[in-house]
Amino acid sequence: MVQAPSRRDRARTATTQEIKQTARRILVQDGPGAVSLRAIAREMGMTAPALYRYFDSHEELIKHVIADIFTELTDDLRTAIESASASSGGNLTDKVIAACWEFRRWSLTHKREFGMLFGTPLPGVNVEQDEITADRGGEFGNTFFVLILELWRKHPFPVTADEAIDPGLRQQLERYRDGLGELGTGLPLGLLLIFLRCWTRLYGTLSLEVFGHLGFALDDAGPMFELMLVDTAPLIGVEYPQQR
Amino acid sequence: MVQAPSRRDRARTATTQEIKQTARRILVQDGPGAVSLRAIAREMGMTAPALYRYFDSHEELIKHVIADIFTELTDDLRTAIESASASSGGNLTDKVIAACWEFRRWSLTHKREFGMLFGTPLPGVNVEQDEITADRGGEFGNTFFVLILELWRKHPFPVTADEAIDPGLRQQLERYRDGLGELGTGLPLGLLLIFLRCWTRLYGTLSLEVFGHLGFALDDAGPMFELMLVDTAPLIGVEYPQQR
DNA sequence: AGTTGTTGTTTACGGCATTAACTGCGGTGA
DNA sequence: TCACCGCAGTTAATGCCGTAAACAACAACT
Repeated sequence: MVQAPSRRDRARTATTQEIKQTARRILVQDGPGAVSLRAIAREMGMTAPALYRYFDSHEELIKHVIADIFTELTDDLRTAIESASASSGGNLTDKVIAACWEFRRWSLTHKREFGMLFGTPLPGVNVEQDEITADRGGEFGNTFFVLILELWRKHPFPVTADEAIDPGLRQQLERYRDGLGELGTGLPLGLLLIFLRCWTRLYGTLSLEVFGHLGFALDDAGPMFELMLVDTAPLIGVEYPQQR
Repeated sequence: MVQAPSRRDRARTATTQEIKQTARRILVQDGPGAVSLRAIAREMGMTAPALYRYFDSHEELIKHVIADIFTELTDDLRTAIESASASSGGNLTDKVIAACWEFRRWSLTHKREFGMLFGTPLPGVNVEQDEITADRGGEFGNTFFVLILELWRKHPFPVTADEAIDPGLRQQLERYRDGLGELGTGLPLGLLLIFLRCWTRLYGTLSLEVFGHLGFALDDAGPMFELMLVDTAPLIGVEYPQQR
């Protein structure tokens, strides 16, 4: 009969931080499917039911991990943006380009995390109507949004006039703008539209690369990413600096 | 003690078709995570190990299901393309637009299947270096590719000259072209590049919508899809017909 | 009629989430 | 000092999962 580790064998009591970090480690090493309560507990030298002291369920834990990854990514992006700003004297174009490339760099070095945030939702994990993940996800989105907003305020690029937008879409955009709070007040809906289009392209290019769905054609999708930026820059009144 | 159904209780012997159909039904009803051997067997009135007579493993079964979905989608697209061709006197623009909209329609009415094909790979299911899924996936891609190819042959739109393409990318595109067989012989690499760019935008727009990742801004992403088509049409020398 | 191959079943192993009941410990108040 | 309470863990159990091995019923062929 093997004796389970007694209270005295564990140096101290567990914390939610430790649990999430362990979950994270397992995610990176063995993929999203391997992040089980048992695996986490095993790694921490305890048993699975103990984790219920800290999280209501497996799903709850996963959501907190996702939220953590979101803030980590957001912080990473903001750092990269600041650094680009510093080394270019606050040039906005450089900032937004740096943000895009840093997003790609992070995604490729954190594929598992990327899948957790942007891939198909795990079975039994409903991120959509969840408080914390929605908040952190919003923060992430805002990071890109404020860049485009700043860009537009300084060098206004043309956006579709509100009246020229399909009424159904217009209504949705108005709701979206209202949800943005003071960040969105007074903004033309066309600007939100531009933002969504940029995000769509960025997301599509990156998720194809990260998930390996471009493998049928390419090994290294880096040049494709750059092409996407070249294509998309004009949408926000920027010319992508070609270095050739 | 409940008696398991004896051979006589089952009308006839199972077929791989039935198994895959059952798996499919479960996929649609309960999501990808619910497609377990036990669930399939239960639904069919048999026991899980029996399925090993027909498939080497759970993974193998899933791969065949994926392959089936690919061919189904491809057939669906080809039918839509033909029908659009018939009702427009063979107009190429109409065909390619019909293909895109049909792809969206199919994806939204088959979200689970879409996730299976284009989402994050299921744990323990390696579609990448698999024979059958790669083939069927290739067929799917070709469906779009031949449209663009036809379009280019009839009304050549400008493509980046081979020499103007980043050498690293060029090399990959050459390999990709070689892999296309006779379909690709003699084609400018820039054409492949256009195709990949179109696919990236289509995929990004659609997967954001299907996976609900646009929920933070929009409920109905239909207008965004159309905007994407409007944006992308010029890449292949087409003007998207605005009906307003 | 006996043999063989096909198509199932039963049983078993280890892993999973989750629940319920229990235990050892620290600290607190009498 | 001692009884008590609550915290942080345990064990045990339920019912899922994929998979493997042994076994049983049946059909067809010799």
